[in-house]
Amino acid sequence: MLSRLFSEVLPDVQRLAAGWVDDSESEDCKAKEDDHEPCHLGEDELDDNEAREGSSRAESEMAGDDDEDEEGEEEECGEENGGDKPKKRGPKKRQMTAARLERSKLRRQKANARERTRMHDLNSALDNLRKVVPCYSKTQKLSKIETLRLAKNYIWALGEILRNGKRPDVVSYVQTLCKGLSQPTTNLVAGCLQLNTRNFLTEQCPDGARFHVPSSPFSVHPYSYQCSRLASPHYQPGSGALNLRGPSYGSGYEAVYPPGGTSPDYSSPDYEGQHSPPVCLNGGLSGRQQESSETDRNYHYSMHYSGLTTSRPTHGLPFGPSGARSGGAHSENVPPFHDAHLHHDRAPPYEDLNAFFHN
DNA sequence: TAGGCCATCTGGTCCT
DNA sequence: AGGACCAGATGGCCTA
Repeated sequence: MLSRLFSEVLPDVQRLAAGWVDDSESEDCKAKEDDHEPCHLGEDELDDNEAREGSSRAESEMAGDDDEDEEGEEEECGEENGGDKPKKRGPKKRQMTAARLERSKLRRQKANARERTRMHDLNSALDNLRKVVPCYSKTQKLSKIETLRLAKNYIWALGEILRNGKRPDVVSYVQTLCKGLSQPTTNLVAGCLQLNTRNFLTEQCPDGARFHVPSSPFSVHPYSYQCSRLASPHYQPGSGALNLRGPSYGSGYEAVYPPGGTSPDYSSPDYEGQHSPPVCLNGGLSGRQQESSETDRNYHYSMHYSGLTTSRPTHGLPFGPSGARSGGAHSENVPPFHDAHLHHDRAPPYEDLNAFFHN
């Protein structure tokens, strides 16, 4: 069973790791090309930057002028000091010739270009991370900080699955993922996971939403929690829309596919090729809700996880009352997980992680 | 309009 | 000396 578990979950972990590796390699330039961001500054961009940094350039030049003025002043001071006052100590200020000024500006431009490239690489890495995190949308990107938080929670959740060797209930899983996230992101992720379930329902009662779920180590059980959507007349438990006991997965972590056992529609333009987060968000949440259908929008905003935001009892959940924050508070303020309890330079032992996870 | 997010510039520090 | 990394400052864009 454990071997199957590893075979199901490890690809996700490896994909996560690969994402980090790929970030620093070939995908960077590719991503930039896709985003029309050249890896190296072209003349146009340089010109653009020169135009944009006109003010700062002017300041720099003014600084240079100041230097020259200072030199003049120093010379004047020197002449003035030549009489009574002692000369200034320390390294003598080198004369800022026009050539030196030009070299200095050139150095600064090169440094700026490098810094831009560095930040672009960093952003490409973040984009890759967004793709492997359990809530990805081309149109509604998670912010940088939320991406990092969610990634941390996701890694944590995967580690817990490996450690426990059993499928987490969806509430626990969502709570884990949403730990320390802002309320909007929490709703987004929660909605993401719940739409996963909803999709199977709407396949029976289509509302126009397209949703594709790549293979996932997590199955979302329709009875794990209640929401207006699941309690709606459309919801038909046992209708066969969910096949959580597929013969090929047994008691392990089943891939959740649309009814009929068909594989996900990888030809979808929204599907990101090899990147297959456990739950893939599609048009239903895209476009900052602008592209969403009305039903999606209502559903999305009306849905608040009972386990997260209501008085639902939290005992027995991985995170107790102190753990399930109502949102808005960030992990920096209230450190989640081992941040609050374990202070290891390296990854904490699984025993400690697990102990905390079940506290 | 305030606040969040982001890109960019910039100067400082550390390392090679 | 030059590059990498970092953090502060600044201004633009977007949304509630």
